[in-house]
Amino acid sequence: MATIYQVSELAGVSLATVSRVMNNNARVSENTRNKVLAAMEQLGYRPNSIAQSLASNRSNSVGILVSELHGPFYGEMLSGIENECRAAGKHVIIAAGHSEEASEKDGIEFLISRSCDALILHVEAVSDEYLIKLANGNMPIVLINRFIPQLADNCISLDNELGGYLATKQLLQQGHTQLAYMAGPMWKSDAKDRYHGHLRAMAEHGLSFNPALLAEGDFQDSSGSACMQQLLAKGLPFSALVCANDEMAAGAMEVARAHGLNVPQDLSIVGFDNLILARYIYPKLTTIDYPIGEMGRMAARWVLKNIYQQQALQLKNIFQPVLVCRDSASAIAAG
Amino acid sequence: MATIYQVSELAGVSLATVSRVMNNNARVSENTRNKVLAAMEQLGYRPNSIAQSLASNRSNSVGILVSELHGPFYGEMLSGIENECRAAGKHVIIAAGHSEEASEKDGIEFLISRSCDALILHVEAVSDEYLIKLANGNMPIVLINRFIPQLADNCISLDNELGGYLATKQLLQQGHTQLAYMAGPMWKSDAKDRYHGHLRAMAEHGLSFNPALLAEGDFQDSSGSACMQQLLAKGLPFSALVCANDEMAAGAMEVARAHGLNVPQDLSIVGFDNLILARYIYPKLTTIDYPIGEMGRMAARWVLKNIYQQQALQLKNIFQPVLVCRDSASAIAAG
DNA sequence: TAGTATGATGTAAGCGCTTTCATTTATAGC
DNA sequence: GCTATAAATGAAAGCGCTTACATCATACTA
Repeated sequence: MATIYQVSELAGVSLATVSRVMNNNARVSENTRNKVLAAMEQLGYRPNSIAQSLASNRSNSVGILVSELHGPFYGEMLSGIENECRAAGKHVIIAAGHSEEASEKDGIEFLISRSCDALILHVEAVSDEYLIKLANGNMPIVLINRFIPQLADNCISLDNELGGYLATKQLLQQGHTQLAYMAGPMWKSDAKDRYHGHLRAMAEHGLSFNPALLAEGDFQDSSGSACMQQLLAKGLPFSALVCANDEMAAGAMEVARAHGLNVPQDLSIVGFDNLILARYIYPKLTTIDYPIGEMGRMAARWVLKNIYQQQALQLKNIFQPVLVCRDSASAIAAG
Repeated sequence: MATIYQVSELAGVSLATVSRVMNNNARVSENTRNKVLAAMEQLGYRPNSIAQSLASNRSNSVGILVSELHGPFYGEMLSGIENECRAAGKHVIIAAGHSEEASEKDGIEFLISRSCDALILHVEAVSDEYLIKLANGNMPIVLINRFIPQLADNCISLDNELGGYLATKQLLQQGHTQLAYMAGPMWKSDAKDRYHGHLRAMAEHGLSFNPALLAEGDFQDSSGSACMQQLLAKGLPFSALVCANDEMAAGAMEVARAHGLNVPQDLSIVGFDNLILARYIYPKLTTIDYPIGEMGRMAARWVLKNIYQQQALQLKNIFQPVLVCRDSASAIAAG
């Protein structure tokens, strides 16, 4: 691989000049610039990004921590981030945190040791305090799907409360009055917020929430099935079910079907996230759209603007979810 | 951030010694080692990986090119790779190729300029010649889901032909004799191989393949729907359908249902890939398992063994697909 | 015409490590 | 106690860049 040395020699200029035309950050005469460009071309020169990083103290890489690399959710997010970063010539280094505190911290340490210029984090297990401390260090971070008041500017989040509200509201407007709620793990803020949204909608319609119709799962489809079993076992009537995410909704739907319940005739179900699978399950799932790809993109823009000085970019911190109507929820039967 | 210099000063030894204990690659006395370790601890020292890379000419990073970051398939693969690499202290740099030649080449260039120690590629549009040339340069590459005879050692692939064979065989054993085939884009080698497997199974059962019952899609679910429309429009009878992937199978199933066909009573369907969605669609899809996560893991091991000298690892180049029986295919009705 | 900006280019000092080679210190053999 | 040998450590030269700072033309100004 050719080095800057050979380029400078071939072009008959100094190292510094070659560096200048590469970064075009200082005035170089048209003539010289062309000589250098020609030499680069001729040698097939590619700057060594490692050396650039060491010398400039910027690695041009952004670290990303997601809970999992597989699964329907994070792919969209990564895709959004990568697209935006790549277009700006930055690259992404990825680690998985597996929703466990130790693993998340470990991943963050790993990314830091890799000299990332900034971190985009989707973390769940780590505490607010830890993140605040991290943000006060000299590693810039942006948080996806998490809102911490002290770090408001660094958070790209969804109004989960509104989502829970909208999901519930839809069913209420369709005439349902007996609703069950299948929550995510309540230690996760998104699960909690969605639940609160549900409660608000219920209250708004003058309905009191029956705690017996609440089940708490872990966002996996298997727990959706398990929770549905529990709910049915109680023998309490309900004509609609709000699930805190699509996967649990899918699990619940399966159990409902096994119990001879038709969806949506006997039971309306609404999910949350609008994963790909929402379009594949039968009947197609009515759900709340989570624009995670767009949010990833926005997190990348945050970094481009705040770290790489692309001032022109517009930022947006809080996203509003919208309802996506499909086939799994319908008006309550007239009789 | 503390540097190696400060550590050496605090420990009262030279730079070189500190470097030695970090890499523990040369004999350092127990005593000295402890002093150095203590100094590191005290300073919270973390080696600067950029500087390490520049000095050692190894970046400890492996570049990965996938077609897309989102979608159900690549996530599994990335997850497998990341897991394996991370455990070995290597990191992954990811780029997307979007199944287009220019974009794939661009991504490869990008990864090379990032000084990766090796590349793991899932490329579709780029030619064999290009890859052979690339492999003959000094960037080690490993190919996933692609077999090129001259690069056999660098290929981690699935026996797609066998998969196509198994899918078809299952239906034949269930008594079906009139089978339709929905292929992927024939310029992709996996699509072609699966199709060949289908033909082999048919021939083995003494059945001739009716070209009118072949439709070529593009691996997307929308094209699965479109192809199904075409097939049904011909008015030719068939009791079973082999789809070259799960997404097309899902699209086809939907159209079948819209036409009043019950799956599997009226029409048996088998897919290929065993994506997550195969478990979610209704009825659950009988399909061929594509162990893409495992293959990603293997590609990572290839790199660890060949590039990072972890000699102990066992490698495997060709994976055998297996049939996963679910509910979408059943024995042909007795009548 | 000397004096002074101003733009273009060169010089050289790092960035924080690894690694070769030289040097010092310990161990053993006699 | 003295040499031969091995083990531990240090000195210093890079790795390929960036970036003050210095230098040198050139073009204006008065």
